[in-house]
Amino acid sequence: MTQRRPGTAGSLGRDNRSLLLRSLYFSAPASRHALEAATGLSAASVGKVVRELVGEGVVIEAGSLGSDGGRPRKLLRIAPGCGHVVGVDVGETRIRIGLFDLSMTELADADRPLDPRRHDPEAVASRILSGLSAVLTKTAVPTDAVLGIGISVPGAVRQTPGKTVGSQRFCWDPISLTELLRAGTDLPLHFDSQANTVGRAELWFDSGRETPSAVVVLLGTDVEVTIISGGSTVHSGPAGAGESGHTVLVAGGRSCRCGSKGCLDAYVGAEGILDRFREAGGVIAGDTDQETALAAIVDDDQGTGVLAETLGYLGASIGGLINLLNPTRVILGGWAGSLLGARDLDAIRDAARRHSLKYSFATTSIDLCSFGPEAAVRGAATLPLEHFLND
Amino acid sequence: MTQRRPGTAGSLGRDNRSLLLRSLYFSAPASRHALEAATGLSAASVGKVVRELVGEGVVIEAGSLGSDGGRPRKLLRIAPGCGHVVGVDVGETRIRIGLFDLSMTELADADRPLDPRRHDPEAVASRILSGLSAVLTKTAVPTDAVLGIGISVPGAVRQTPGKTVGSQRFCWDPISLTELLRAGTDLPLHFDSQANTVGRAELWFDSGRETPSAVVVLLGTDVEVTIISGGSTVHSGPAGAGESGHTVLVAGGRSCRCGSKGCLDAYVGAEGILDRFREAGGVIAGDTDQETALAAIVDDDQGTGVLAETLGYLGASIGGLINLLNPTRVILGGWAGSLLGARDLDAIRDAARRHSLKYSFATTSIDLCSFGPEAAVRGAATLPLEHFLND
DNA sequence: ACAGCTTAATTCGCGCCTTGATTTAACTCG
DNA sequence: CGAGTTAAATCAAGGCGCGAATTAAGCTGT
Repeated sequence: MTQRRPGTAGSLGRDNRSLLLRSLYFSAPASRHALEAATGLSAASVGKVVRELVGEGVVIEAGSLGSDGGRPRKLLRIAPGCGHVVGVDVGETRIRIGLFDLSMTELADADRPLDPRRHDPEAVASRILSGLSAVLTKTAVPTDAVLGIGISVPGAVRQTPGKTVGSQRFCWDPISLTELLRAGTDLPLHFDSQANTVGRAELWFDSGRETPSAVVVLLGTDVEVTIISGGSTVHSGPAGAGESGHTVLVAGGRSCRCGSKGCLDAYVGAEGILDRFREAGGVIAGDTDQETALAAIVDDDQGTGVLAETLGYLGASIGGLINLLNPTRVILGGWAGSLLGARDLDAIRDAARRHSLKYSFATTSIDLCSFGPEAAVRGAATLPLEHFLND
Repeated sequence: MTQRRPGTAGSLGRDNRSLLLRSLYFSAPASRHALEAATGLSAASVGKVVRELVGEGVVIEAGSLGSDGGRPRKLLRIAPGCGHVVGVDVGETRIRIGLFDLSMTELADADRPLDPRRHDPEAVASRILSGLSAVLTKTAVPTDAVLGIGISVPGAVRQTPGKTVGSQRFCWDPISLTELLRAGTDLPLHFDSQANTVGRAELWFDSGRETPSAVVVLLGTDVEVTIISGGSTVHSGPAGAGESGHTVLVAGGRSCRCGSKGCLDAYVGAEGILDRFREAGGVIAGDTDQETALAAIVDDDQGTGVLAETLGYLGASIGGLINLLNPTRVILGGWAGSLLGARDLDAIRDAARRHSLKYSFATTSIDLCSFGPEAAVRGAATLPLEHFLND
């Protein structure tokens, strides 16, 4: 693995190799001919690179296509077992760990509870490490067969060169989690915000592979947004972006925990919804958690009008994003977003339509996230996978 | 000009050539050594490419650097006269045309009035063509020495493959302007929205060359935003984006001409400001135009509080953009933006600070656009220039 | 003033890459 | 079972960038 300068002939070869690997990954079983068309490379080059990859065990032949008068073309695919990836989702109340093969079928998962009041990096790191060894022993996958670990962290991620990371929400010191994990594993670590990983899951697996640009709105305890443009490239500011929750929606409105007033978060964040519901005279039975309380409101808002209002606010903010970014798709996710969207997606669409320009809205689709809570885990696991495809 | 496939060795050469040209352009006079460092290429390759470029007359030597004991390094620069670019800004009341050499010094300009009530493509096209021939004859620059024409159009630009264009604001048919111009010139045409061109001007010339990401907020008769991320790449949705003016700022608030309610535009767009001023009891003398009326309000808002309110709204929306995108810089431009910002930029900054997360705000700077009305012309002219640098 | 030193810039041979053409392999059809 | 057809592998050629060596051009100290 000689690290060559970019721009040299050698790096060109690596680029083409990675281009081919990528094409092969996304077009499932493909013939060499199909790869020529997909990559734009010549038959000779495709043949050479494929031979190399087969030699390394990365690519295998998978049957052949019936012919009509000539030699049949053999189909190729990436060997699913030639490597594995791990995805980790650090949530508010639990940590989920998943082990996948290269075709992203889940081989094992683990679940570790997390006290919502204690998010210190030590607790998180120890649970991640315990879950990691659990899934590895359960499947008897050796550590060196794992290409890397992708970790989804709530809130914006601050990346400083040298792979340090901090979660804005948990008030972590930028370096701590990486260091703590390093004590237990040498595998490559990749971090990203939860919104980004959910977005990745959606775009890699659910029909969205061809989507040039998308916005993922993650509605949970608070609101996060991730913007994707240009294929799989994730647009993100230098200091971690996507904190859409504190955009002003009602100037001079409700106070928000961020200290400002009228933030989107204070209206459509789960806490904001529940607060507004109580203030409007709604009654929440017992001391249930946020999730069941919100589900109850979605089911019957007791005539407070809070539900319709919430859908309107959410739609308006989505409409604003459509005007600003004109994405091909808007994907609504997060536990609260799924809850609201499952039942009332049309109301949200309608509000978005009312608050966006006609042409922009017409070129955008608003859909519900097609994965459940495991979306972030899958999306996180694509982080090392992408590194693998980029060689 | 053999059009080669990408990924081949030939395209590698062209890539490196363009990389070098770009580096040379942005680091003014540079020695071969400096270019080695900037491009990452070897001395041999830099020498070869430079020799080619000098042979073509694109690059010239410009003095040499004093040495301390060795052969002095010669400085290189792009020959300013080896090509020219034209920038056109189609405004509400006038069309500006500028002719520049490759170092972007303006050689000539032209100005054509436009009836604000008549924006039909025919009128615009004829004025552009007349201005074009005016600047060319004035400077005796032959047409084939012009690399291309960049045109800045108000509102979002809809680009469909095949170089057709339409301005959302003027309700143009997507193809008309291109066709009409084709009748008068064969030069390559490049279109972009005014917000994008102003952003380009700012990032290419005013210290921002190294800025990885920026947001340009253009406040005029309405509000537009452009988002830049990753060097000079302009992020833009498929159907033209940046219509930030119709983001909801005050849910359920003032009616906006777009049919919605509470839009940013209805509060901080020039028309919105004047309306609110009148409603608050302010008096506008005579039948002055928007620009002088707004200037008067900025000077003295007659105790209505509309000015402070406007600054607060503007700042809040900027704060929202900071949270969402975390750009390195925010640049406020447009005639109304310049007017407000020249006097009260600190009030805007303050409001943005109050409405954004601490860390995000701390990593962003908010500045006034450093060019005047000619910003869009200069920025538009960089469109063909960029094509030139990309070979 | 001149040899010696230092640094720029060029030249040359090498390895790497891709490519189009040619050859071999594999299968169908009459 | 051989002709025809298409897939895949092989081969020689051309391009490119790189490192090492070479030449060019100016300082410096005696």
